[in-house]
Amino acid sequence: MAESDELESLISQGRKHGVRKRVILLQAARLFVERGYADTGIDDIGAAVGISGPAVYRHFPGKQAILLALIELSLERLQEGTQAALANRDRDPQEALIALVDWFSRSSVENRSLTLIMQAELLWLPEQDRRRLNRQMRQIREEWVGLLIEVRPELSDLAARIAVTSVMGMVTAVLAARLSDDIRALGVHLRAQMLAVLHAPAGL
Amino acid sequence: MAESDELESLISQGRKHGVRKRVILLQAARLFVERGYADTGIDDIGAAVGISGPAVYRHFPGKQAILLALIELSLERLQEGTQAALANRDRDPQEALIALVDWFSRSSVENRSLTLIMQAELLWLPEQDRRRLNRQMRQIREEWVGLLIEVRPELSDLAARIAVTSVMGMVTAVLAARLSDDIRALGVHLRAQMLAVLHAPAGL
DNA sequence: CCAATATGTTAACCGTGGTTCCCGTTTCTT
DNA sequence: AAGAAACGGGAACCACGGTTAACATATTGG
Repeated sequence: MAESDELESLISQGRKHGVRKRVILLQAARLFVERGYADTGIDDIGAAVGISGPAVYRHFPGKQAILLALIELSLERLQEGTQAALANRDRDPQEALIALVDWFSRSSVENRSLTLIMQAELLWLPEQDRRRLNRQMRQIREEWVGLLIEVRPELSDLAARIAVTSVMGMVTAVLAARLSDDIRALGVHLRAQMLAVLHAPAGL
Repeated sequence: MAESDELESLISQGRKHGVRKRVILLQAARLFVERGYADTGIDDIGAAVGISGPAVYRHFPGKQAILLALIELSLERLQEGTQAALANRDRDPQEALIALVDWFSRSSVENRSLTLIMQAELLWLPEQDRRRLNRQMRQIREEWVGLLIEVRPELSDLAARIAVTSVMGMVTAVLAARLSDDIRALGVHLRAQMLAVLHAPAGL
């Protein structure tokens, strides 16, 4: 069951009503990651669930809505995790940064599909949603940047932003590459490299 | 002229014949990066060049062919640069690795468009081309991995692959984020972070 | 000067795939 | 039991955009 990661939980806790909806999200996420959003047809999604084609419209107003739901789910998780890790920021910033890295490295590999979809398929959403989600994403990144600068005041804003962007991009690149099915190992390695980047001597 | 990077050179050295072809590549690359391949119409490409719509077919057999040409161009560059940096691998691996990082960090920011297109739009190519180019890409990555392991024999294969994948993903993430127009600064910062990842203590 | 070639233009074609329509069937409620 | 609501299937619709067709012009080489 290494294939179906986080979304498994979605189908377990289901009342009879809405369970189908969750399975659609699960299968759509899998297909989006495998073939990409554009190359996944509504018919494909239906077929993967056991119903066919337009029956999907009984549960979602359209293909974009499915993608939107998935990305919002993912962003929500990212937001909550970030807030949780930043809770004791005032007490010990250094500690908070490490907690953030710990959480992110683990959470990302555990939720591979959502992590990949969020950053790869955002452009398929209508202008308005895209803007909103991008803004939200940027805000989260800026929280990381703020924390990093607090820990390492010698860093310029640009240096800090590059570091944070690198860290996030690094994770998605490794997840996309399918280097191993051992998510435990992936998480540990990623954690070490994230810390290396965040503590790297400034290039300038 | 920070907008049109490497491909500028393509239009300068042109004989009368083929100059239009080069301009098409230049503009298509710009559009692909700005809007993505799927959201760039053949008409858009034509309009950007000053001709309109189907006239593009006088120079390329189709839209995919333009993308293919761009990616092959990019992969060619990557291959050549890698080979050059690995030339004196036998003499001093440590030195060769640093040379590779130096070259890659500089070359990537200088050729922003091609770098981004290569890794973001590969999936739009027909099965056959995609397979071939992915294989080529994997071979290049394996050369990096081999060199890294030679420098740091304590690393497992997986750790080395993760490190190399991270380094490449980090660069594209930073380029995609448009954090600064100062490509010099970007290159320097990226170089420092690449070295940090490649020399990070193994996580396992 | 006159094919032949290169390069454009506009209009039409057409495959694809998301979406809508219309009609059954099952399920839940009263 | 009956009607409503939820759910599903298959056919048709329709917009979009890559591609092709049909038709100019201009440049070039013999």
